[in-house]
Amino acid sequence: MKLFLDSAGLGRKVKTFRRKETVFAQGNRAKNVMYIQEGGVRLTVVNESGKEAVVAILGPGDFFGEGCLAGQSICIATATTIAPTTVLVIEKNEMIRALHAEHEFSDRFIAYMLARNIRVEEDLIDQLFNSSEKRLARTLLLLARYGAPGDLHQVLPKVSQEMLAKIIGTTRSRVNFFMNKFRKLGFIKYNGEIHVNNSLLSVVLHD
Amino acid sequence: MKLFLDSAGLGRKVKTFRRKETVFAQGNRAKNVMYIQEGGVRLTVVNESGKEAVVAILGPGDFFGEGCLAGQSICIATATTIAPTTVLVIEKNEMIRALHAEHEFSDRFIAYMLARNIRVEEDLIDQLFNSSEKRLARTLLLLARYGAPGDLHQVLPKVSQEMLAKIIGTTRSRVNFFMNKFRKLGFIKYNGEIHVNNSLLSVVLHD
DNA sequence: CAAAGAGTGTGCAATATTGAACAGACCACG
DNA sequence: CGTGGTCTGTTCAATATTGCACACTCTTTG
Repeated sequence: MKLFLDSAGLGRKVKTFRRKETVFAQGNRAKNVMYIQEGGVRLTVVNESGKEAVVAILGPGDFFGEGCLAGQSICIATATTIAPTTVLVIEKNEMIRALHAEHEFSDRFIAYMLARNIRVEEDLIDQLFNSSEKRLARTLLLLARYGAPGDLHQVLPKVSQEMLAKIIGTTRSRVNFFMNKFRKLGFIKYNGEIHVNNSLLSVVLHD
Repeated sequence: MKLFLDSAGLGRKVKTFRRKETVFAQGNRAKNVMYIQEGGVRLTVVNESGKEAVVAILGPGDFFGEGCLAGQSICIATATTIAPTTVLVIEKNEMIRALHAEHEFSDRFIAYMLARNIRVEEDLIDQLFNSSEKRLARTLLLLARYGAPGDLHQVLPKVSQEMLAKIIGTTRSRVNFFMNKFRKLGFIKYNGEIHVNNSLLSVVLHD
């Protein structure tokens, strides 16, 4: 990918962040598209009433902030790094130009958007269908694969129950309840790191 | 848009459907991208356990079935017309070629995907944050705008409570309960057609 | 070391939600 | 005209979920 970005003249503005830094905040003026080279980012949204939800967890090769291309003038989400991270900052008009002019680049971006769309739709379907128990199981499985060996994503599953609650859209109460249940059943283990056993799949698959 | 489609050599295969016909079904082999010229389509997914959910309601200018471009070989959803409908059928490889070769066309498609992504993310956020009462209110408001005068979408809000339940991901019980509540409060009226008053907004906005 | 902060385990009452049932209204159609 | 189908109004008990509270363990930090 770096090749395309460079040849498209986009490989210039790079920013680095430490863990837990804010790349942009909900309400900021939306001017740039970001591309993650290394590390990872969490997108969160807060309610009028202060409730917080995690919309996405992204890693190397993912774009974010692309909403500005569709005319969104203000960031709907807050982007926070979940590991030391380097991102490519692509100015909106630069991005539009590149998408129009560079075939390979726009092909890649379309592929990315399609994949991203599928993922968000899966998340939505998950919410529409499943109980919080199943959603937690699915999220754990996905996060486990995310940090899997052989995967480029080096983002470790350093996730608190609080954070899990915000990802699946429920309360810590509930998450704690199921985490203990899963542990008692031998589906997961944890002391600081969470170890997910494949048997957890049975929770997702069971009717 | 028709211009681009024609000049891209895509304006040839057209299919027409009556109301409540199936364009493609969940599990079918995914080979084509569809483009709605007239009418409307509802995308639904069914569970292993037979529960059904409405993932999207689309109108003129919308694409669907684009998942096959991202390598999905099988349709995840069922597409059903909700009005007399004409769609353009674009064979997958044709689509890929056109996206690569025709600048204007790929620009349009990217814009569409960005917009669609935002909408699905909004739906997801809605699910993560809000109670079924708020979700119902939001859905009613969106559907009302959908069939608004001056809008090209001519799809009338002929929606049963059952269907509303499948859109917001709850039971008819719940929908009925809130529909009556909204009616008593003067937010909506209905006998066969549903009339939505702007005051319904208060439900969505109130914390 | 002591204090503060973050994360977890637990319990519980107040609500929200499901799932199922049944009756009545309305419409299309033979 | 009657029949079947679809949709609504209404109930209710069984569950699921929230929202809080408090104690306990760590880790960090002054």
